[in-house]
Amino acid sequence: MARGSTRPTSRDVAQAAGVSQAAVSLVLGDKWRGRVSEATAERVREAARELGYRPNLTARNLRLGRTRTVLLVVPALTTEFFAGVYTGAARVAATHGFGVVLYPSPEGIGPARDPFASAQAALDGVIASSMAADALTAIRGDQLPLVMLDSDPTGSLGAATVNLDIADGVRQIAEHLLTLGHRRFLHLAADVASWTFEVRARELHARVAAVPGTTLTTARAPISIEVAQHAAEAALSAPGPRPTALICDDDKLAAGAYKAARRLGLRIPEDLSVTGLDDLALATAIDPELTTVRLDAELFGERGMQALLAVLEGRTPEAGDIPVELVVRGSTAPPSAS
Amino acid sequence: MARGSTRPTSRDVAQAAGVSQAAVSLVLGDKWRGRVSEATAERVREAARELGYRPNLTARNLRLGRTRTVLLVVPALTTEFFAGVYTGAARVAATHGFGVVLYPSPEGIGPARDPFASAQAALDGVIASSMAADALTAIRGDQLPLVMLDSDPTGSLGAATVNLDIADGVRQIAEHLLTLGHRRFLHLAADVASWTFEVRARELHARVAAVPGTTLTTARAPISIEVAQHAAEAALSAPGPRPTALICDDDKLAAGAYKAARRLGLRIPEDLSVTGLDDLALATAIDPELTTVRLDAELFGERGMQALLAVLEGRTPEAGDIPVELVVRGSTAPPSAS
DNA sequence: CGGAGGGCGTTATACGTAAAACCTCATGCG
DNA sequence: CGCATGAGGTTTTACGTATAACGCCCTCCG
Repeated sequence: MARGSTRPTSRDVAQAAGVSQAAVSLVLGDKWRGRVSEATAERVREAARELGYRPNLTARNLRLGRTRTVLLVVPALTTEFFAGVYTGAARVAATHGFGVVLYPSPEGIGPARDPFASAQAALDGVIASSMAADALTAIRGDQLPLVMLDSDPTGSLGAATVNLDIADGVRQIAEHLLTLGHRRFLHLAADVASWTFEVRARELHARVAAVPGTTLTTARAPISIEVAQHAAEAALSAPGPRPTALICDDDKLAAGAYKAARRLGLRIPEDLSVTGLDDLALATAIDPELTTVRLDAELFGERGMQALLAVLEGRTPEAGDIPVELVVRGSTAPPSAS
Repeated sequence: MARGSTRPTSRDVAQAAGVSQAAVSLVLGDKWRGRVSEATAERVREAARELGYRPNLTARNLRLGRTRTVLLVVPALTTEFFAGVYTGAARVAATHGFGVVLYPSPEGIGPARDPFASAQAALDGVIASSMAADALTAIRGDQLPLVMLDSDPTGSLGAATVNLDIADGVRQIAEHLLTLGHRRFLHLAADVASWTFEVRARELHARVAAVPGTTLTTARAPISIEVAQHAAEAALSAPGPRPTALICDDDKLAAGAYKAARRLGLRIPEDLSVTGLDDLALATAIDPELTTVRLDAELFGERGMQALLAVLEGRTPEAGDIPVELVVRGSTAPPSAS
């Protein structure tokens, strides 16, 4: 920070205004009700303006023992979804004088390494999504207040959790497709070890199994359009009756499925209904537009930050999952009579 | 940071090891060549491990007068492109013991407000892209070392710049389409005040104007698939001969153009060739896959961080634009003989 | 045998801020 | 008059770290 001609400190301002450093701190900290005269206060403010004084945040943080900075650990920055989460969290943070630092896991979705080696700033708390246990223990060892996003609420970590109501979203998809008349399902699952994906599989199986005469097979792929395409292609050209509906864990997987269908000469939705989950920009960019479940990423981030603030203030975070919404578009239709 | 039972300090470690605080600092800072015996050093390390000691970064930063943290100001987090920039910058930063904090402009691509209100951490430097002058003056007032991404190198700011060779990319697109035989062009321009987009327009006009018998019209839209669709629809249904090639400033604009073409009953590439710029995941998710210019976002971020490190160390940043590459896919073809 | 060094630490200080504790006058009031 | 009160500050301290400056003892060499 100090560089070349070093930055002015509160002591420089004091000298310029002819007062003590303490007076400067009082005035600029707005804590001078009956302690400093209006005239002196104005002199101090003037001197500060003159010198272009900006308080040294590092010193302030050290003195106050807090940084008003929290860390948001996201699986990957590349995802539109977590960009929304960040936006929401940062908005709430800003209204409370907090800043948000991002720690994207370097290796795509997967275990994060050491968030603290990268985040040089000292932290007041952490909001983490899809993190591995090892990184978590580092955090718990630091006694840092922690809020987990989209994680098992019954997990042994004892951290507060904020979750989207993914189970309800999957329910709605299943209901939608069953009502359309589909009975043979293929589940294109994200090949990622995370609670949020476990929920999808569990809920889907429960819903489909409840209806007699249904079949449900599963294919797996990491969240990559390319790989998803190959996985879907293989699954769709397997022997036996072809599924009429393809339920994807994620919009990107659905985009891969589109390409697979095109290569196999299957029309969407006539030959194959496809659903996604997320409602990314991608969902309306592809043809036909994708039936998917809209997740309110920004609200998710807001709720995460609110929960963390609650923890920091010793309150109990608001409970309750965040509702999601089925968005029906052109990629789903009744199965053709074949 | 200190919370509940306050975190152990170097003094606690010293007491546990039976040495002075200075000794702890020396040992843990790896500066004890001939100052402390191996046995004592090991006692200190053992005590630190025992107590779970973690140095207070705020105090260290204050003492050292630097934070090893830099700010990356990006237009919006939502963009895959800047996620790549961040990844590259963070990678280089990490190898030099630096951390990177993100400041996404809250209002999408456009003037950033006050990066420092949000970034609570003190900073050693800034890498900024597409920033407005007001935010810049705040930075310059702070005397913070600054590197600008994709900005006019002749700008009056005197900051170091790192640029992609966008002009060359546009040249390659123009060459490609002209070689295919196109003569009537529509430029779907990003409605954003930024140097990088000015370059596109300038270079495109220069290239096309150099060939006799060509026409080039321009439509504008903000970088949004929806709005781009409407702008493209209007421009393509204007009276007069229809353009045979649509050159978009950005892949997202191209995605909007696809939807416009679909609504107008135009086939791509038979009736209309379309090009983008960025090579996002989107580019291969749409049908037909998009001919575009690949920008190496991660390399861009790496070079930006390297330039900032150079500035911090008093060296002169490496010069030279980053090369880009035309990727020809299915969205361009010779104009149909009509 | 004297003192010059090296090995092994310690003591002291500074970074810039916030705030507790203190100090000095007037003034008001019984 | 004597003392409490309050306005308007100042002095001091602490946050946790890194490091410059200093000390002490032992050994070795002239």
